[in-house]
Amino acid sequence: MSKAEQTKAFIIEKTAPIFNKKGYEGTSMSDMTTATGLTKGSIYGNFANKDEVALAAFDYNLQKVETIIRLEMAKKGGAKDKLLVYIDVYDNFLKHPFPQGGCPILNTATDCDDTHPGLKKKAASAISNWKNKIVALIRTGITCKEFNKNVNAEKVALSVIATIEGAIMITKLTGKTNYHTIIMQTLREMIEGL
Amino acid sequence: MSKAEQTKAFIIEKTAPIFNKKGYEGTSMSDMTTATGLTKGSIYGNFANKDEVALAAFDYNLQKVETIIRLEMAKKGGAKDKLLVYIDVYDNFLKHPFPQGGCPILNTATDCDDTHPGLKKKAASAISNWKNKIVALIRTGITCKEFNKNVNAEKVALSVIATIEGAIMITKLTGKTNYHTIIMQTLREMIEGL
DNA sequence: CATAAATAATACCGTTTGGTATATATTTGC
DNA sequence: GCAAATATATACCAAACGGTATTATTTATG
Repeated sequence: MSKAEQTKAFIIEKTAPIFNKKGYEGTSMSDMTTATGLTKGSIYGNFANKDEVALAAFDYNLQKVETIIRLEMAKKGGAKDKLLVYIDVYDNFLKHPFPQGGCPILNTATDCDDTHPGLKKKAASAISNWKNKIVALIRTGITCKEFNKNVNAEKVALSVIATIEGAIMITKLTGKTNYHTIIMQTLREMIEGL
Repeated sequence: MSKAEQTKAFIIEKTAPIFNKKGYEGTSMSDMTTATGLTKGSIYGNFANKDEVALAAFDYNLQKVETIIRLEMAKKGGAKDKLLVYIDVYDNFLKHPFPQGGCPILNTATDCDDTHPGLKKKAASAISNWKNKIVALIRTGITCKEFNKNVNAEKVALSVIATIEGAIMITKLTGKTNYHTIIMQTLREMIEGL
């Protein structure tokens, strides 16, 4: 890895939590220079503009979540257990190396849906991929006779995602971590009932 | 209503959608002057600072939602039907005079949870009130034998709120309104099963 | 070891930010 | 209808914004 690539990765690593917490407009160049210890000139030597850093930071944050999920899922065998990984990980996302500021999809979605088309698109495709993964998981669960064959995979997938994201929002807002656990219990029962 | 009160209300009315769409940091004074047609001096003659406008705008947006809910609920008799009003209203919030930019609680929550304590507090208490209302509704439903007596009211309340908010996020992000309908179907079944 | 290429720091650009003191209209009560 | 009070506009402030051209410093290579 060249020096430039190192610095680029360093900048992303240091600014990603800020973008996730403060949002795109809320994160300033000076936030980025103090976080990295670099100067503006140095950052603009590695990125064309603030946008590029923000987009890379989103990818970084998203990948962090996806890596946790992938690692935990590899430990499980059945479709149901794999599905429950989502609930487990998001239930104690303080235990895992989760991005600071919570779920990057949720943050970016509400931050950028009316303002930043580029980031919005990235968040949208993240949701879409997530949905497709759950749908595929449920389909294999059906063929393995783990789930009932007339389960509506897309409906379950969308409901699971919506509930997880809503739960994160509520928990971060109220500070009551048990709220999260309670909501995740509803999801667990839903999945057990498939 | 005095002239000052009128202008104050006018400023809130015109800036509330912007705050809901762009967030606190994302909304600038010049956004506010162009939206109102007033000058900065005029706005600062009616409000101490940007914060005060933002807080008032949040209240305005929230009240807009609560008014719709209250009006629709007044038409219904049973606890179950009253509960379903939340789903109905949020399912076709394009039909109702819903705040531009979507649910103000969700927007403010993700926008301000790491940055603006004042707005965060307002959003948090909005969630808390919402939860309490649903809990009370379920409790009366239980005493009226409309719901099973061992229904966990708080769990249902939190799950309903989380799912609704998550659904809004997904729908606004992907642009697929049928996603919302699908998720709301899950909630309807949940409520029917109480 | 010198030189060229790559990388980072400096100093600056015009613009916009939130905010304010002051002057000018405009309502309001009498 | 005329003051007094209130409400709006004007003109300005320092600071921060995103961004850039230029200079200084590393780093790799012949």
